[in-house]
Amino acid sequence: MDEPSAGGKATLDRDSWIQAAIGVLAEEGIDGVRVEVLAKRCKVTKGSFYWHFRDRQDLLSAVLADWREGRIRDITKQTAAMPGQELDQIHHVIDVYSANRNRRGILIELAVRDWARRDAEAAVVVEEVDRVRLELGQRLFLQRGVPDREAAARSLLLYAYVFGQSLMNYDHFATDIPALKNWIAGHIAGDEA
Amino acid sequence: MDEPSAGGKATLDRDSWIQAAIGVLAEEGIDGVRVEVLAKRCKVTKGSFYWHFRDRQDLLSAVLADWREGRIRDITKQTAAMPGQELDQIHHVIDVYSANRNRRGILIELAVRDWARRDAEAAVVVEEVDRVRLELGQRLFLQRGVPDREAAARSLLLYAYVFGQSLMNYDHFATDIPALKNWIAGHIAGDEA
DNA sequence: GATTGGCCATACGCTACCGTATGTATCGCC
DNA sequence: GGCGATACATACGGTAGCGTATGGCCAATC
Repeated sequence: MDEPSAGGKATLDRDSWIQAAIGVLAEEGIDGVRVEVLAKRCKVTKGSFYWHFRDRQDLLSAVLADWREGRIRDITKQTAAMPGQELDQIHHVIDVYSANRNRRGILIELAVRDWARRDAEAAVVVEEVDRVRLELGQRLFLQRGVPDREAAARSLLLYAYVFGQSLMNYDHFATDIPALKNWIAGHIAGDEA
Repeated sequence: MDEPSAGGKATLDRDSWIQAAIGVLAEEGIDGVRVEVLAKRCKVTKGSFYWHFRDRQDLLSAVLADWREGRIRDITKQTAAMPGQELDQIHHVIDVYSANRNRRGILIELAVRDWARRDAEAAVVVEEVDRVRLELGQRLFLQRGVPDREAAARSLLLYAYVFGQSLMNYDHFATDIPALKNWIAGHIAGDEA
């Protein structure tokens, strides 16, 4: 077994480096993910890093793979609705992906998308995650009896809204922001229908 | 006069550097804006740069000021509607800020917002631009007779949607994307009302 | 036609990285 | 109790970038 053997300082494994990298990614963006910075953060030297990874790109690819799996698993879980509960589930998705809660997840999301604008490998991953999310979102609307095209449009609107919201700074715009968000969520979900 | 004296190779001025910086900002993000890179792009050495700017931060502040002015001037123009034409103007705003047209503007927008996530000075500028946009957008809805709170909500939804859309990769999601966007634009603008 | 100021080139020291080469401590194992 | 493998540490060369110091060119001015 290669367990930490309970009590001793566990030796770092690949995943420890990946998690550290994701932490820095959230705080500083992909350009901040430097191996010597990570080493300092992990309190080891980069000798350890180059034992676990071929080079920096090897780590970055692992980060991408980790992110993709997590995102797909998450959205699959968040969109699994009991029959008849689709509307609640839609509101739940909007809430979960909204900016205030899950600040860290949003920062990672934005950092990965920024990364994808200049890196083909990251772009592929983002594209796949987006596709899965949009399709699962659409399915929720379809299950409510919304026509196909409208369901697709509402799903696209939903994700564009939640991600766009996390880009903005609307604190000084209105007094009762939660009320605005409520109205918007209802408008996207189609409460009236 | 300090004009280029027509025909001779004009000497670089501050604004030339700022424009070059914005170009690199769009392509590579704020971390790509390095003075030696800009110098190479302008075909001079950094000796010139440090003549016009105190240091790198001096340039970055100038870039921010330039961006703020341009954005505020632009949104002021885009939201100036003839009485009775507010609905058309809203659709126009959605169209103008949409991802496909004005690719460069969108890339700059995203790069600045990414920058603002780690830089207080940039954050202030983004906040101000967002506030002006949201208020002018809200005004368009108000002029249509939409209630105050709903107007605010629709304005927030509008901008969150257009910026969020530019973050995503929905090419492989549906076949008739323009139709989806049309439905969404109508849903945000409130065509039915 | 010598001087001055605007504009840029060159050369330098410094730091933060990357990747590699190699040394070393600890452990399981027979 | 020596041996190999694991998981690091140390030391090195190389590049890219920042900021500074200083020198040179050219136009306008007196």
